[in-house]
Amino acid sequence: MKHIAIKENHLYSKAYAKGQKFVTKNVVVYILKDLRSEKLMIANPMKEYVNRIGLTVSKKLGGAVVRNRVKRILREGLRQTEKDFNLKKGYLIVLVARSGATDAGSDQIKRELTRAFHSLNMIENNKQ
RNA sequence: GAACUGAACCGGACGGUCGCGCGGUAUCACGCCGAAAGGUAUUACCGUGAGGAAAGUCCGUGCUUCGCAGGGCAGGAUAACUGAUAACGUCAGCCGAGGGUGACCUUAGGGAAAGUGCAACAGAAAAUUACCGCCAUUUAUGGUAAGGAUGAAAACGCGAGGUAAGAGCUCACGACACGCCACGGUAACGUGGGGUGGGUGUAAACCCUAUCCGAAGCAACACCGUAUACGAGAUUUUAUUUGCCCGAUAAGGCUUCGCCGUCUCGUGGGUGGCACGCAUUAUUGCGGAGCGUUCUGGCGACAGGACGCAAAGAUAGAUGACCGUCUAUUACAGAACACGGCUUACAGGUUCAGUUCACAU
RNA sequence: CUGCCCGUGGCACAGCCGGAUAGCGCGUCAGACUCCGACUCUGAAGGUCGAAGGUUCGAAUCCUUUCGGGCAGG
Repeated sequence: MKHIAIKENHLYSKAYAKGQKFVTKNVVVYILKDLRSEKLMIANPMKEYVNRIGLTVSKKLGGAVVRNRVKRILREGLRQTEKDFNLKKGYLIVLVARSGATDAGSDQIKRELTRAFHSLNMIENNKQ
């Protein structure tokens, strides 16, 4: 399942301001109902609701290499999570890396994301 | 064996399971549409996919647009010599100066008699100096710079002659600077001989001399454009306009379960530049500061020839995750138009050449 | 991509066309005043001038490189 990236800055601001938040050791997860999701569904040839993903890794965490690595690990963790659980569709999901994420592995991120999505009531039903 | 010096190179590898960007293929079989050509989605397979510094953006080029008869001023950059190069502030060789026992290293290294400025404190005086001192006449002037003290720096060092006292004032030796001659070197320059001279330092102070420099930058620039690209819906019962109805508006054509066109809506500006280029008969040819191997010339930077390869091109931004083995997350670190350098950061490791010391022969 | 500016005690600043003790305010500490505190007065401590190298007799100041922070334009 490919992800559509959130490009607009105002959507990030909206997610920070109005979205539901869950904080773990390495990641902060923001969830917001996507108002555009119906239109995106219409535009999508597969005719499915899609979650839009935004990753935020600040310059404080390190140089370009470090930040790219953190983004990759966040994506990998999200991918692993989606493999095991069916997430609700039609949401904006913003993942913000915290300073510990530079040393974290994708397993740890996956566990934290799973916990976060459970708490935020994003899991529709268990696959297994 | 120890301590060093210089140069070059590597910058994790292999296997397994998932995953991403780009390019290609899908002939047979597989989704949808179509008579077909083909279109489109997904999937599969194949290929390929960050660095030695990709970084800093300190120089120099290509490329693009604008400007431009020619010349000058201003401004900026560079500074021994010879060469290399597309060019450079880079590189090579060499000279001078400085450092090291040595291998070797460092060096913005033109001009201070073109002019201006500055040289704190101390000191008499910091550039045509005179406080103490010495000498003469004489109690005020003149001569002088040997000796004294200060300072980063005080008018070349030392000896002799000379003198009222002294002084490169004169001479010998030496140091320095600038011409001349001989020899060596392409040259900077070096060695030797002989001549002349005595007015400190600072130009990374202003400045002078010589040489070079049009401006801006891929967010450049070119093309397409409000109906353009993609997607969805409608085109007979629909859509839009409106709170609702009436009404109004729309484009139909064809090979008619559809296609093209049109209308409405949605999301975004998009494509090239840009990943070798151009031409082309689709196989090659030509070109390009491209990469690798090798040969030739050169002390070297580098140049020339042959053969082979030419394969990152993203656009919220692709190279990763996990497991196993190898000492092993183990350093610094991510292309954003491209290239040549410089500078800076860097775990660990490899190779080559050389020096000094000690020991043995 | 391009251009520019700033790093000085704990904080905010001055000094920046060179000259020797790097200065001011707030803050800190000590003392005085007060029954105690505040205010006030007196005194003191506290500085690799972001880092390295160079020019110079001498560098916070000039030059080069570098690190960090900030601003502007397309």
